[in-house]
Amino acid sequence: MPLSDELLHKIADVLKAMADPTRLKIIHSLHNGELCVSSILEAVGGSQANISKHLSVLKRAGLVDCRREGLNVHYRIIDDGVFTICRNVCDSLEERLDRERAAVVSGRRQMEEEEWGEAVMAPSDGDH
Amino acid sequence: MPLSDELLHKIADVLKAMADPTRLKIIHSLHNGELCVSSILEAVGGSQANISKHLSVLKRAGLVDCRREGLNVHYRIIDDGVFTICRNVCDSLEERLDRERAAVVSGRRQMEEEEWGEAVMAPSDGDH
DNA sequence: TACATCTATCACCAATTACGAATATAGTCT
DNA sequence: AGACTATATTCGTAATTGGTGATAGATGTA
Repeated sequence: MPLSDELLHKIADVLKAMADPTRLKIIHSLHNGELCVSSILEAVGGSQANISKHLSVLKRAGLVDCRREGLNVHYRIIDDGVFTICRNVCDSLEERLDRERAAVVSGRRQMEEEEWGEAVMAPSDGDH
Repeated sequence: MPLSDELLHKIADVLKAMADPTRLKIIHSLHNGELCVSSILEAVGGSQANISKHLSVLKRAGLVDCRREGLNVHYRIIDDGVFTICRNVCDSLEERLDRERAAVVSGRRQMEEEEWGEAVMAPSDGDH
């Protein structure tokens, strides 16, 4: 499976569309169902123009869809898979923290074993 | 769960690091274990400087780690979670295709029902 | 030492992106 | 029609990104 350039590009496009804190916040705000722009604006904060632009990015990427209802436009997540992806990233981040914590612990132990840890570690009072 | 800005930023950073076709290709090349830069270069293509820079991006984002062995530097994926994330994105893309195909089919049916489909659809001989 | 190899970094350019301010558009109400 | 509301788009700008060629650094070998 050579993994075609086109597929790679499509995957990258989806990830790029998600790779922004404001857009993640928007996605999160839509977790419980559709919202109109003003509600998203309220939930996420920022300027109206900016949110509107981020929404158009998400739409172009095929992550959200919208429908008009009178004056309001309601946006919704097309595919709940985005939430799965977010959760997976969070899981990875958590695992990373675990690893880093383990590394600190084993590093400290190693320093103590080598008998030059005390001078380094003593003044500290834990993680920061 | 207000989802802190810091967490959102971290999630975005991981996604941003993955959101590039060349870097996805690099990640894919490391699927079966570590590789030195020249092997990655061989698998991915492109200039040495460019690949090196992409590797440093992945490293800064905490997705890969490396170790020196003589002249060579071997890179490896730190957390297999990246593969899960890629697979999830692919799943989403597949679901999207299914949806689009279904939309085309139902659209065609609707056109035929409305009796102006024939003129539009007749000359065509399927998807292209 | 000098030299070759592998990798990282620098300097630069083009393209993209995010943002705010202002403006345009679409729909509603009188 | 005109006024009003909700949303989208355009424009200018600063920051970031992806790419290249040249060069620097690190390591091994004669």
